[in-house]
Amino acid sequence: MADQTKCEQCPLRTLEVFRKLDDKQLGFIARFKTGELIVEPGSTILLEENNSPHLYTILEGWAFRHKQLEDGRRQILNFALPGDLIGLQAAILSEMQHSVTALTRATLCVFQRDKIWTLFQEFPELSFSMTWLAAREEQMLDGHLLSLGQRTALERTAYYILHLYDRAEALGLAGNNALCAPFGKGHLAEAMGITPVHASRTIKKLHERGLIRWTDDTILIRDRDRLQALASFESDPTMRRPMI
Amino acid sequence: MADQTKCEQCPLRTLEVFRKLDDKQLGFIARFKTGELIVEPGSTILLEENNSPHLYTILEGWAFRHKQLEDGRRQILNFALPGDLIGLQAAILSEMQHSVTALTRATLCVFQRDKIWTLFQEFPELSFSMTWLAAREEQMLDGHLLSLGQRTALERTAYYILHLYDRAEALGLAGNNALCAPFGKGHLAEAMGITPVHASRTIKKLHERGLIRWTDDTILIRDRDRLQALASFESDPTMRRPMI
DNA sequence: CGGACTGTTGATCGGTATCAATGCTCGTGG
DNA sequence: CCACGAGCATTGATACCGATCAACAGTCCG
Repeated sequence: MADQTKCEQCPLRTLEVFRKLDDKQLGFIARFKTGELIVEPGSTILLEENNSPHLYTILEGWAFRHKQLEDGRRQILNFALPGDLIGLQAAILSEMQHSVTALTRATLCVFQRDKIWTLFQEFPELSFSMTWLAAREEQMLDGHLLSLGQRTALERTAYYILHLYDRAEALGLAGNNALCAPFGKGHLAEAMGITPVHASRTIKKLHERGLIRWTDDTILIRDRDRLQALASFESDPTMRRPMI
Repeated sequence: MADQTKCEQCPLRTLEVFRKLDDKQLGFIARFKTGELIVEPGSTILLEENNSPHLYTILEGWAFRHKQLEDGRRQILNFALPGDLIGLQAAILSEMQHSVTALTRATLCVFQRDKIWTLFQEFPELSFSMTWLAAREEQMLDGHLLSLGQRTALERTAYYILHLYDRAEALGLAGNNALCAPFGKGHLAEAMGITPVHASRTIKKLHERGLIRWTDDTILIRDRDRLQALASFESDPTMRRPMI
């Protein structure tokens, strides 16, 4: 554990968005954490139907949750950014019904699942945080369901870019309307439930309307107001959130 | 509280699917519950953006969670059945980002939100249950996201009928391949992200293929195997679940 | 009886998928 | 160093799924 990040000095915890923990809680988290895992882009972190003994949080990097049909059609459910919990479903329900794959090289904090019960017994605040995180994830999924069900590809894409931008910004990973996107248009397509071909056309249209500019690996929001109007996106007030 | 159901005699708790609580927990729940609310079909239980002071559980009846865009397009996120928690997001995140409407006449158990903190402090098992319920809801939403993003209207409808059947069956509200559906085809359409017109045609096609029969308010599954194959649905082993 | 609501059916339109060809970047090996 | 192929993105042509518009039937209820 020499070269690993100590929870007490976790760089994420200095960010505004995250609630501060008291020493007792932080001490427990530090003991709860059993190590770090570094994964390469494209590698599988958790596999559907497996029952992983671990719970993770992302310390650095991006990942995505996804799920697929037997014939191979795949849907990206959501992206996971630093501070996000990975594997809560497996930890609580003891079965994973989706996979998680690293998008970039990523560092994960590894927690041992069998200590989660201690967490619930001794740390009501942290238990609350667990529920909080689950409820928030649910809220995001609700938003995406509305998107997939009701928005057109264009609106949906606009919405998603704003969504990702706001999440990244809160973590200091975006700013000045520029989002450094570590994924290709194919990934966006899979998240939008459209084909890569159509994603390309959709992005082009957003570009032509002067709303965004997507160069290499950064997405620039050129006219947030009109982009929001198109998407009927409303940024929710960034509330401070807990982090395990 | 004379004519109300006492938690100790709650008819739901005798069902196989629900985990048993010990007396201490049950006693707390009974004190946590402040009353019952009876709502008529179509009435709003929770409204988006409001911050309701209540947390509910459905004792009897059906409801649905939904969310809409400014221009009126509406998506049904999920249906809620007896034993399901309503308003967890409001209770934990202090803002509701979706509405909940009663589908049938329904009886709700009302809990006071400010006691939820006591629950986390004194009842680790119940705290775990909260997280469990949130994680399970998340899992269902994941499934629906896959549906909306990747399945065709036909597959999606097949999937959803099976999904609802299984949930209802666990509660004794369906059996013998017959699901008593207290909603119209319009509601199904809103859940599927398609128009009522297309829902009608889709159901007709499922009927023609001999997979289902939808008469009045009951849906009969006539060939579960082929319906499952079409939907690429896999019923998850009905695990016992907690109930608040 | 008439009106509202839900569902059905047909005709046509539009959004997105599919198929196919091309260009591009990049890493690899000759 | 260049040739090559793999993977990703773009563009065009066409096909299809589901939306939209419109008319009508059935049921419920005042």
